Amino acid sequence: MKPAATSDQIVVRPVLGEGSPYNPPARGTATINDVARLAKVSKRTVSRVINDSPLVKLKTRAAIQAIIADLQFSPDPQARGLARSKSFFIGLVYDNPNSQYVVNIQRGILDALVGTDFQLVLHPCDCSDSGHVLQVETFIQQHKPLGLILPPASSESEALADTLKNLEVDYVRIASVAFDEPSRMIRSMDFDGAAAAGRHLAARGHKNIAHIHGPANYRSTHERRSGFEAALKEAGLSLEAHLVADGGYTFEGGEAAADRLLAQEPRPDAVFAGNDEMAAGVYMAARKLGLRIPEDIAIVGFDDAPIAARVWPPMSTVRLPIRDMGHAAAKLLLRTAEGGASPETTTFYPEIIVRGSTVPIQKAVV
Amino acid sequence: MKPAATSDQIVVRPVLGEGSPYNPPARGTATINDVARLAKVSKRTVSRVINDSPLVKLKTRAAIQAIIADLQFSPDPQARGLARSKSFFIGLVYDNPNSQYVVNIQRGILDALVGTDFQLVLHPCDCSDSGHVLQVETFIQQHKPLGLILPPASSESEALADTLKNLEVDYVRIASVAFDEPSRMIRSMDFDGAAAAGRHLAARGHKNIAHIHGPANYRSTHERRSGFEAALKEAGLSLEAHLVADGGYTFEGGEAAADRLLAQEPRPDAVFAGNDEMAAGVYMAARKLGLRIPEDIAIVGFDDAPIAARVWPPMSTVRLPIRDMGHAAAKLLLRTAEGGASPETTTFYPEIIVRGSTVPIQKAVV
DNA sequence: CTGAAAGCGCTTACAG
DNA sequence: CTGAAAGCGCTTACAG
Repeated sequence: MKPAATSDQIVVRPVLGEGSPYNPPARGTATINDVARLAKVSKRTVSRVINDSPLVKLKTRAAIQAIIADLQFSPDPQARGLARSKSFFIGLVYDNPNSQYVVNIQRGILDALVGTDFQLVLHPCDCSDSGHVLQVETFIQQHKPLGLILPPASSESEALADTLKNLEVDYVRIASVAFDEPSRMIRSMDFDGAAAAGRHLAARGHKNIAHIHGPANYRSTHERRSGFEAALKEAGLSLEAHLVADGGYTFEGGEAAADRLLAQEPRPDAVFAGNDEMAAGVYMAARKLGLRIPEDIAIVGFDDAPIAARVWPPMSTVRLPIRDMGHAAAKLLLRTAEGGASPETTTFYPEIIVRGSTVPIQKAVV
Repeated sequence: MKPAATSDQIVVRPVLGEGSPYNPPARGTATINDVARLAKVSKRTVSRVINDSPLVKLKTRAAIQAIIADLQFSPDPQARGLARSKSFFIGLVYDNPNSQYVVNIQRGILDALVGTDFQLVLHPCDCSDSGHVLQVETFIQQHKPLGLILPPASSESEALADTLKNLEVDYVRIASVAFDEPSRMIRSMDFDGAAAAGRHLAARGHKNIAHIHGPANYRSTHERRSGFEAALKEAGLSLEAHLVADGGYTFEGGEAAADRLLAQEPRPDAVFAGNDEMAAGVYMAARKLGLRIPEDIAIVGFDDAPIAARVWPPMSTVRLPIRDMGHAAAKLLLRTAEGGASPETTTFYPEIIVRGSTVPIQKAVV
């Protein structure tokens, strides 16, 4: 320990401990200059350590790291961001009416961001508004995020994806169809999940089966419908056109669609809804008609949102690992931004959850 | 229009339009220097315009603003942040198991942030972990947010609030009790909302009334309980100790509590649950016993979360304007950060929503 | 009401 | 493997 250097750079700061000749900065207040001075190296070298450059002698690195730890130094994200013209946050660009979905995606992303230098910034958008691409563009130019995560429906906008590609900003799309490179996709096999729902209903002996799907501009709408239809066909059943309706992925839409479907003669004995919200709408329609679930009408949803387990009887549904997908999306984005490769598309397989809306409660797996 | 100045600062950039002798920077790419040069003023003055300083001649200001608009210049938040050591985002520090609540608060905040320079960054925390205050402290020191918004339960941590006060970072707490200055509080009158629930049940003629409350460490737990109790007392009724149970604000906790309460003799004929999640648990417990709602057991929840309208029969509940509260919190934070004063606490009054779980469906307001 | 200059805390060619 | 110097795009005392 030598007395304080006589550099004119030394700034008087509140002394924390005693006996230190360096006037160490208060916790969390140190800058790269403090570290460099104490380590007797240039800040260029400290910067190398911060950024994991291999071009630092082991001993030098260790010494610097010790001082960093001692000072509880952590580099200022704004300064780093300015210097490299790239900020330390990830943007979540979402246009999803489903709170449950949004929160789970967020949680998954946040899980993956723990221990990294990155923060999550929210950027809601209305993809049905033609101005949304320009808004995202402005957002990116201003804030220079490391990258963007796009869950459905924003993931399905090719205009948006093209713009991002032009701006050379990384992104990861979460969707049920692999419409982009593996390093830009997290895929859920909605087709397979819906097929499992179809097989389940067929195995239960249902013949007169209806389907309520989401909006036509969602890819998942088609994946789920065609997966379901394929499974029925496999079982020798078919999905009649008059038993298919659009529920817009909303509770109200599902209820209205079910009102119409359940009024038909003969009444369908089972309904597969493209998500749990619409399935809850089917419950409502069935209640209004005094129908018993599942005796008069069996119901299967999709998502395994909390509501599925809270209605009576508990709802059979297809579970989408939303949080895990958010986690995977963030990991992939981080890896891609570091230059890592992803030869294969990360894929998630939904699983069917059987509850009391398809199997009478005493025998159901609740 | 004169030919390009011969300053050595001029950088060659892609030309956008034609005919401009200035080689204008591409859209969204201009810097304060470009603006200053074109306006023939110092960047100091441009900075004054950006920051709404009154010390600029009207004509100068107008000229600069025209150029800013023309160039679609918008100042780099990272550079501004670095210079003033304060970033352009607001942190949402939350510890809330309820997705619905979280998303609505977010939406409200985001509504208020549209058109401002600020972004919303998520900072989940586990307030039951003693390390959470230190984590938030680190977050603040590193990222220097303009301020923080704290919904329950993080709003209820005095340790956290004290730390924020010491760090001199602005914050707004959202809670049912005014335990901080008006400029730091958004209050919801849960007491009044719960009282309305109590009056409603009393008016319906219920005598044997039970209550399921949240965790003891939430202030809202006490507000809701005491508001409810006060209303019953007013009606000449009392809340018997053996008819009060803790449901932990969760669906499962509510169900378990209801299992116990409904097993008692005489069975309660009404239950007020401290939130909709627990009320949904009461539905489940009632279903298992084959009880009719509301004939055998009336149920009232709190929040008016989506689930309230999706169960059968639709649930009577107390509506909390969560999104509006998030909006108000963000507005208040922005105003406070600008030095604005707030003499009175911003207060929200919940309203009771009567549905089929207290009034048989044919007469209910659905 | 306006400007020249220093500074915020980093990164980055460029040298060595 | 390491460093001196310039630069990222702003703000801010300080002068005038």
